[in-house]
Amino acid sequence: MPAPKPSIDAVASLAGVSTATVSRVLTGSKPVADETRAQVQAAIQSLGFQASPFGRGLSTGRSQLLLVLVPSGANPYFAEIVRGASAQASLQGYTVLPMDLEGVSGAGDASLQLLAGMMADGVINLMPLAGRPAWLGMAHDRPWVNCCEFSADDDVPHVSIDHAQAATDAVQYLINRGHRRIALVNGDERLLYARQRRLGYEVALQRAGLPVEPGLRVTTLANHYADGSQAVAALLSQVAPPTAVFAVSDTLAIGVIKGLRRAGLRVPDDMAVVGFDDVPIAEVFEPSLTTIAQPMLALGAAAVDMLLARMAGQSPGHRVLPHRLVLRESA
Amino acid sequence: MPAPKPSIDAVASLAGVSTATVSRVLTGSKPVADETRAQVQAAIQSLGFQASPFGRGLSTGRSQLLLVLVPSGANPYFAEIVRGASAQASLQGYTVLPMDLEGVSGAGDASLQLLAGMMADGVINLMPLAGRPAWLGMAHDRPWVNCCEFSADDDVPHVSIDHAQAATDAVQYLINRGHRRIALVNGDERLLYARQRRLGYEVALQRAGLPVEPGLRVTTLANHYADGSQAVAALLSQVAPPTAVFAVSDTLAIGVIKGLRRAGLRVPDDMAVVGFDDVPIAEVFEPSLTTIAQPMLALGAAAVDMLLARMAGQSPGHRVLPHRLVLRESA
DNA sequence: AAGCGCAATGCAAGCGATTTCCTCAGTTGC
DNA sequence: GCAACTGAGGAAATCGCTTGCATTGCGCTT
Repeated sequence: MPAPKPSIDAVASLAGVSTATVSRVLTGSKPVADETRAQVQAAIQSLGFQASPFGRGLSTGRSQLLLVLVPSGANPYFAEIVRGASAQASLQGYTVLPMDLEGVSGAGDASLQLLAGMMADGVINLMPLAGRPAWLGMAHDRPWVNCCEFSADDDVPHVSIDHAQAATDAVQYLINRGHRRIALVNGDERLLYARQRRLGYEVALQRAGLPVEPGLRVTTLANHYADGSQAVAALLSQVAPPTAVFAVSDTLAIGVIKGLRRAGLRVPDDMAVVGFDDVPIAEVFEPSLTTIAQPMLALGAAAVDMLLARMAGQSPGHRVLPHRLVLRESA
Repeated sequence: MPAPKPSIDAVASLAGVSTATVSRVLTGSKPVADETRAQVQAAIQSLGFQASPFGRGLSTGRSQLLLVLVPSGANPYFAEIVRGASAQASLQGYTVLPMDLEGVSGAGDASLQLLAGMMADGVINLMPLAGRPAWLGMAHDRPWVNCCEFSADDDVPHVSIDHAQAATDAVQYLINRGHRRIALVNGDERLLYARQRRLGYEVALQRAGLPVEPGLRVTTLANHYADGSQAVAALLSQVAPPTAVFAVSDTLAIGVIKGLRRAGLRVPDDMAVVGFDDVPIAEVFEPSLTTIAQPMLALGAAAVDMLLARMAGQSPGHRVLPHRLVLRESA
C-alpha cells in the first residue's frame, strides 16, 4: 500500500537531465532553459513527483513549518488564534503545526523538544513560560515569539493586547452601570495576563473610590466552563454578594452564568456578567455575552509576521493590538 | 540566534566511539555495552544533542507523525476528536498533526499533498472525500483511515457511529414525547453522515406512521452557529410549523435555539430541540441540550489504533462505536 | 589446541534533496 | 581574430542518521 515515491533521480533520468537541473527547476535557484524546464516539468507530472521534505530539510536546514504551542485545544479562543496564524502563514508559504499541550508534562516534552528544536523553523508560543526554564532557554535560542501570554521582563518578542487596560475598561463599564460590588473571576495568577487583568480590575475600582475586597476575587485552575461554575459558590457565600462579575474569559463567564442559574439567579437581572475574548459562542449564548473582544485572528497573523521577521534576522519589538468592549445582554 | 545543533558525529567523537554506536544507543536497535552506553549518554547530555528528524526520516522513511485532516478547526466536535487521537498517538510514540482545511481549496493542496504524501506516516481523515479524486487516490495508496465521515462503498477502513440508528433514536424520542411535526435541520447532504441521519429521521417517522414532509427539512451549508439560526426562518414560514427540531449537530442546534429566541419562541416550551455530538458546550448552554452523544475521544483513539494497525500491514475492517441519547432540558 | 559462536563495535553505503564547482559552447568587445 | 565573459547544465560533495557487513576479542566445545 505505501505508494511508490519517485525520487528526484527518477525525474532526472526520465527528463534526460541531471538531478541538479531538476532541483533548479524545483527551487528556481538558477535559470533553466525554457525547453529543458518544460521537459522536467512534464517528467514531474507524469511521475507525480513530490520532493521529499526529509531530503530537502536535511540539505537546506529548513522545513517551512511553524510550531504553535497551544495550552488547551478545547478552548475556542486558542482555536481562533491558530486559525489566524494558519491563514497568514500559508500566504508566506509556511504551514502551521498546532500542538496541544493540555495535560502534557514530562512525557510530551520529548516530542515538543524534537519539533520545536529541530523540525520547525520557528515557534509561536501561547503557553506560560513561568517555571519552565528549558523552554525559556529555547525561546532565546531560536526564532520564537510569544503571543498573548508572555513574560514582562524578557526580550522575546511578543504580541498581545493591553490586558490591564482592557480589564479596566470592562470594570469601568460595570461601574458606569451603577455596580458597586464587582467580583473578579480570574485565571491562574502565575500567568501574566491574569495578573495584569487583576491589576486593571483594581485600578478601575480604586479610580471610582471603591474598595478592593479579597472576598470578591476567585481564581480558577483552568478556563473550562466547569471552573466558572465552581467559582460561583465562593461568590454567593459572601455576606454581601456581588452584583456583577468580571470573568477573564468567555468560557469562564459562561460557566459563571451556568452556576448562577443553578443557584436560581438571573443574568443580567440579578447579576451582571462580563466576559473576555469574544469567542464565537459569546454572541450566541443566552444571554449573549458582554465582553472584551480580542482581535484573535489578527493576533495570530501578527505573531506569524513577527516570527518571520525574526527568522529574517530582524528584531521586531513587541506589538500591542487594540481590544474592544462589545455590549450585549449579559451586562 | 539559531541555536547550534550538534550532530551525531560530535557526540561520537566526544564519547570516543563511532556514529554507529551512538545511533544504537539512540534507537536501541542493537545491544551496546553498559559502560559504552553510559559514556554516550553523558556525551549526549553535555552537548544537548537531539537527533535531527530530517536525517532520521531520510534514513528510516518514517517520521512518527500522523496527519489529521480537520474540516473546521472552529468546531468543538473535531477539536475533541483530535484530542482523543492525540492522547492515543502519544502513547504509541507518535505525534498528531492536525491540519485545519476550512476554506482551503486549491492553494492548500500543495502543503497537504506534501504532508500527507511524504511527511506523515499516516493520515486520519475527518473530511468528506466526495468530489476530491486526488484525495481518494491517496486514501488507497497509503496508510489512511477515515473517521466519522466516509464513503459507504469503498474499502478504506473507517470508524464511526451508526449515524442512521442514532438519528432514529433521537427522532423516536421526540415522537415518544408526543411530537408529530418534527423538523430536520441537516448538514450538506453530499456528506454521507448527513444522508444517513436523514435516512434515520425518515425511518423513525415512517415507523410511527407519520408523513415525511419536505417542508420540514432544511439543509445548511456548514455547521456554524449562524447556519442553525438561518434555518429557523424557513421552518417558521411553514403553514403548519413543527413542534420539534432535530438538528444534526450541537452547533446547529444552538444556532436554531438562538433563532427561535429571536422569533420570540421558548425552548423547550414552544419548540423542542435535539442536537447531535454532545460537545462540551452542550451541557452548559441554556437550555442544556438533549443530544446524541458521540464518543469523540474514543473515535479519535480508535482511528489511531486502526491507522497504526494498517501501518503494521494488517487490514483493520470498519469499526462502529456506540452512541447514546443524553436527556437534558432542550427537549 | 584448534575451531566456533557470539557480543560489541567500526566502516561505509545509502536515504533524497541542494549547492558548489566546473565544463562547454556561444557571445561579445576591441 | 582572439580573449574574456556568460548562460546552461553536469559531477560530486554534503546534510545527519541508520544499518548491513566486516572485524575483533573472548570464552566454549570437542
